[in-house]
Amino acid sequence: MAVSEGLAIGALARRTGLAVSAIRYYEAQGLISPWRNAGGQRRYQRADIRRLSFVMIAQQFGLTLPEIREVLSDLPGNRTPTPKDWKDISIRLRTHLDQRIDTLMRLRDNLDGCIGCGCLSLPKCALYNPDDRAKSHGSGPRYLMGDAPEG
Amino acid sequence: MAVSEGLAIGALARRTGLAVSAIRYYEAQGLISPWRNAGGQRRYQRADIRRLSFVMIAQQFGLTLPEIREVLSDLPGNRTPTPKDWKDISIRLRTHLDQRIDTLMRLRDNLDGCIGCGCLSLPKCALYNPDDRAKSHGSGPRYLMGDAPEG
DNA sequence: GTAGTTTCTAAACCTAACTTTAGGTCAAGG
DNA sequence: CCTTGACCTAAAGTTAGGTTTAGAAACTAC
Repeated sequence: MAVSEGLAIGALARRTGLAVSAIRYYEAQGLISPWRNAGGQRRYQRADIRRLSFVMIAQQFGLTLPEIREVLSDLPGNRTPTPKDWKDISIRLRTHLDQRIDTLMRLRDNLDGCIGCGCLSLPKCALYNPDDRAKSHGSGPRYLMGDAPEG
Repeated sequence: MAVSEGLAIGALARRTGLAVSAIRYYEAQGLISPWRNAGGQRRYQRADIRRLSFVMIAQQFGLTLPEIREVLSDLPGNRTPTPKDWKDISIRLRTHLDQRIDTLMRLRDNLDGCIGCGCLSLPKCALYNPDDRAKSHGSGPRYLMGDAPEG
């Protein structure tokens, strides 16, 4: 059997460490596009191993699946991505990561200020600035505001 | 009406910016414990404004509600927390934040190495080390592993 | 004392990122 | 041929962190 027959989903799962169900889910989310063999089963390219690896790495960095799809859309659609292609989108990924780190470091600086003043609940506290919020995972309270000083 | 009658849930919601439903949910999660008035309605202390503020700040830092409950459990149960009490647990919060920042910075360093080598899918790639994973929000694939080199 | 606003509980619903289940099909080996 | 394991789809279930809904009871103001 030639290489061109591709990988079955189970083989891809073993190569990436992902669950078969996760790979099908990623397909539903538009992150990967296998073709079908005569019997209707999914077949994948070897390059898809790398693609899914990228998905997993980007997830560690806190990107959502739609964000990852966005980043992946910069890969060439007409040919197998080269190392250079991967390098380019990895640099985009680094930008995301830098932003997350910056946000957390700014929060840390603010917290340090608040530890010093002991306020933790004043409107002027920088930690209450809604624009600073990390939006760590979509859900959570919708806005932040302080209370009046206790006196 | 004396101050000792406490705040109604709607008042606390306005003071913190949280939804009434969120405050009730936090109670169900053990983050706050109001008493009830004669009619069965929840009544809160003024100190609870600060408590909820702390919850919101800790959420920005990426702590889960169980983790926040853990941190809050260090507050004295028998009296209203003092500024010193808040300062102490804020320092604990800072530790959490430091760890998150460290993890992300290590990931960034690894990514830089990978951008250089262009691998992105080799077992030896540091990004595939399961121990490094950020566990950014509970769900997601359970383990990571690489594929064999393509040759 | 009654209208209007809050609050109450319980249960259902929501999103993200998956997994599990149910019932059926495909592929490989003997 | 027949069995066994991998694969298929669709739908329901799961966790976190909440929101929404429904119907009832409690405050508040006039």
